[in-house]
Formats: sequence, C-alpha cells, structure tokens
Amino acid sequence: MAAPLTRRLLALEAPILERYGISMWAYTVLSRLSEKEYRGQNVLAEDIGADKTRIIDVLDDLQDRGLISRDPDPADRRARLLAATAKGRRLREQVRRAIRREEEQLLSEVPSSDREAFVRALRTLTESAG
Amino acid sequence: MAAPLTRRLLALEAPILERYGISMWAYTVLSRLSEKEYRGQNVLAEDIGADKTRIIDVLDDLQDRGLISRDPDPADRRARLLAATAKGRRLREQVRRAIRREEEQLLSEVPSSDREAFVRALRTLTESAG
DNA sequence: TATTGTTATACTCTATAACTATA
DNA sequence: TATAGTTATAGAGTATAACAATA
Repeated sequence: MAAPLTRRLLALEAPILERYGISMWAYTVLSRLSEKEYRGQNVLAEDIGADKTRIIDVLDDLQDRGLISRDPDPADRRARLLAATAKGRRLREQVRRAIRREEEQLLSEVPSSDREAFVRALRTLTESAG
Repeated sequence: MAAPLTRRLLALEAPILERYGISMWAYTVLSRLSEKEYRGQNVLAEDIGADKTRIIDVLDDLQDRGLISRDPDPADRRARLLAATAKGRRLREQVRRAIRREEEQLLSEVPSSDREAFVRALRTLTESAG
C-alpha cells in the first residue's frame, strides 16, 4: 500500500514542481541546503540517497539560477561549500507551502481521529531507518 | 515520508523475492492471477499499472516454470487466457507469508495503540485513489 | 597515493513504433 | 479496418569507470 501512496504523492507534487520550474531532485537538494550548509557534494549526495554524479547537473542548474552558492572550500580546495541563497530559501518555502497544502487536502480523506496516529507512525517508520 | 517507507519496504522484500527466484513484477503478476483469471494480457497489464509490452518476459518466465497457464481464448484466438497454476498459487502463498512476517516485524516499531489507525489510514489513502 | 568533483560510458527500466496473427 | 500479442527501437534514469585537480 505504501507504493501506491507514494505514487499518488509524487503525482500530486509533479505539477507544483513544474509550476515552479524545479525538478524533484533539485527540490530535494534545495530543501537540504535550506536547512544546513554542506561541505562536499559527495556528503550531500550520500545524505539524500543519490549518487554523487547524479546531482552535478542539478547543482549546475541551481547555481546558474542563483538559488545556491557553491564555492571551493579554502581549507581544501577539492571540496565545495554548498549553501542555499536567500532567493533559494524563498523559493523552497513557496514550493514547500504549496505541497503542504495539497498534502493537507489529501490527509482530509482520513478520519480526523486517525490522522495523528497515522502521521506519528509514518514518522516512526521512516526515522528509525533500520 | 512515504517515499523512504516505500524504499524500506522494497529493500525488505528484495531478498525474499530473490530467495524464491522471482522478480517484483513476476510476484505482482502471480498475485493477481492467484486471485482471479484474466482474459487478455493487456487487461492484466492495465490492472497492475504496467505497459503490456513490459509483462511479456515476465509471463514467458512464469509459464516456463509452470507457475501460470497461458492459452489462446477459443472464442477469440488473439487473446490469451491467463491463470495461476496450483504450483504458482503455492509459491505465491509462500512468498506472501514471508513478506507478511517481515512487515509485521517492521510494524512492531509502531506503538500498538497507533497500529490500527495507521493501517486503516493507509488503506483509505490508497483505495480512494482520487 | 588518496580524494573531490567531473566527464564518458554502460546498463536498466520504461515507453513508443513497427510487425504478425487473428478478427 | 481494428485489436492482441510480440519484437525492435529509442529514451530516461541510474550506476560504473576513467579522468583532472588537489591534497
């Protein structure tokens, strides 16, 4: 049942992401960078469960659009310091809110008495991770 | 949160399916055919959300292993009548039980007071489908 | 020599188009 | 001509291998 739910959520998010001209991976990256800075693209990739080669085009695009900064670390010029810009954080907030709205609407299908337990259980099963 | 949960469940199922020498699609097909017979591969494909061309190799394999029957419909020899054999249904039951066991174990992470509501909500969100 | 980021390549999954056989 | 199934082909997404820069 989890797979169909995921598909449904992805279908719900797709038009929102398209409206804001941002891909799913780009949104994932932007969200992480809005929460904290990263030192090293490989660390970021690892963190979001992606291959390091897969996020390069994503970072290129985000950087070109001024949504993130991406500078060599002075202490080790092999690595890149990654951070969301103010503009990037603003965009992320907009998208986040739009998605949140849709999710709330979807959640309204669930009887209110079950909602809290549902979200709590979902959090437990995803955060324990093992 | 749904996506990580789905990934986790898939990771949980993968070794079981491998142990029984059956792919995810094959298991999906076998499960459907264990529940009812189908008239037409395209109908089956549609039902499980797959392209009709994608299940052909799967059906070939299942048939070769004697897990399903696949005969031309005498009434319209273009179409195939699809059904799980007794052997196929047995295999499906084994796999199903193994997966069920793992799922129960995973669910045990959720406080028992939340479990019912969680499963109920999940069912609501996947069955309404709209 | 080892590591970060990058590029080039190959592989997997999926969708599309063309073909056959029936109707 | 239209449809079910099949095969061949092309495209996206992803992973692997080779490379350049830095340590």
